[in-house]
This record gives sequence, C-alpha cells and structure tokens, in this order.
Amino acid sequence: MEKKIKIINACDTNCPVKKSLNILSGKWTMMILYQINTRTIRYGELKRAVVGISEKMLIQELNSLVEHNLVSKKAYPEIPPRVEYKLTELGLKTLPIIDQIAAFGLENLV
Amino acid sequence: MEKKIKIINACDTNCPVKKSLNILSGKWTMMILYQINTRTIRYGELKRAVVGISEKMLIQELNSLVEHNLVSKKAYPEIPPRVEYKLTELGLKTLPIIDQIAAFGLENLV
DNA sequence: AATATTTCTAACCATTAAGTAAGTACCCAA
DNA sequence: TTGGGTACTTACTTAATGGTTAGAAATATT
Repeated sequence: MEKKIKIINACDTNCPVKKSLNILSGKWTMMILYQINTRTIRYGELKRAVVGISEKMLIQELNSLVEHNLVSKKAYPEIPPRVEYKLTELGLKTLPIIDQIAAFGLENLV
Repeated sequence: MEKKIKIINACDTNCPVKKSLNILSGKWTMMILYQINTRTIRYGELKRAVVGISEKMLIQELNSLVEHNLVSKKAYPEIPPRVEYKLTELGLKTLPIIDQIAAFGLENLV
C-alpha cells in the first residue's frame, strides 16, 4: 500500500500553484488554450471560437502564450496572411487542468 | 474500445470553462482553496499560510468564496474572536483542479 | 487605564487588466 | 481606384483588482 502524506506548504514565491497561475491566470488565457486544444488553428478561426474576445486581447494573449512557450506560431508568407497556432509540448500539459475546470463547470454550475 | 470524439464548442456564455473561471479566477482564489484544502483552518492561520496576501484581500476572497458556496464559515462567539473556515462539498470538488495546477507547476516550471 | 488579541470594515489611492475604435500592410479582384 | 480579406498595431478610456492605513469591538491581562 502506498503511503501518502499530504503536506501543505505555505504559499510563498515557490508555491507551484502560484507559479502556474502566473502563466495561466487572466480572463481569456485558459479559454484560448481550451479552444486550441489538440488542433492547429488559424487566428481568425480562434477569434470566432472565443466568443466575445477583442482582437487586441486575443493577440496579446497569444503573444504571451508564445512567450511562455505554451503555444507555437507559424506564419505563412502569403497574401492575405495565414498564421497558425497550436499548443507546444508544454502547452499540451495544461490540458488536464483545463479538462478538470471544464468538468467542474459542467457538473456543478448552472 | 471506447469511442471518443472530442467536440469543441465555441466559448460563449455557456462554456463550462468560462463558468468555472467566473468563480475561480483571481490572483488569490485558488491559492486560498489550496491552503484550506481538507482541513479546518482559522483566519489567522490562513493569513500566515497565504504569504503576501493583505487582510482586505483575504476577507474579500473568503466572503466571495462563502457566497459562491465553496467555503463555509463558523464563527465562535468568543473574545478574542475565533472563526473557522473549511471547504464545502462543492469546494472540495475544486481540489482536483488545484491538484492539476500544482502538479503542472511542480513538474514544468522553475 | 492602557495594551494585546483576533477578526473584520471602511476609505482612499495606485496599479493592472481589459475594452473600444481606428488604422496599417499587402496583394488580388472587380 | 475602390473594396475585400487577413492578421495584426496603436492610442485612448474604462473597469477591475489590489494595497495601505486606520479603526472598531469586546474582554483579559498588565
């Protein structure tokens, strides 16, 4: 049998929850990750998927996600432009979080 | 074999992720839930556990969590006052989310 | 009579996040 | 030459969040 001791550390700067939230908090962040999910998606598509987000916020969020290495971006030198986004290996690792959040909402919230 | 089709709906007002985040987003919210966890904890204890939070924010968050029925509060009519907080049944259901967030931070973030 | 304890409130200010609206760039098609 | 399509960018405004300080309440202790 496995011995499982739950030690709760104080939430200082090393708190793993705090470190994750530094990257993942924000009104739109997780919804964008949720929408990208396992697919490759163009900017315009994503904009339609995340209902209500402004162009400014979407790009701002995407840039931040790319910076944090959760999302990768590929721009094709075409006219009109085409830019594709998808989750990186690290970004894919956030999906279990988002699945839990979705499940919680689905099961418990009106 | 299980047939698993992943349908991704647009994130409008009915999006379960959005509904969950309405309650759970915020700089301190999840860290407070993380600290309360499965224990019963006094206000002062919690304040020490969530390093860096101000009294105003802590009470504001706790009130909001009580309002949303994630946390229950029991005040003893003593002097000096003693108030205990713990997660409700609904609040306990957020722990899987927070465990995922903690695990993500632990495994992937410096 | 002054001080400590604990939880919580209120007023005020600073900072940050988010929203709005307009504009840019490039080429193609009409 | 006007307009359409796509992916941004910029400047500005407003809303949300967070921080600071002071204080209240009631009793026990010094």
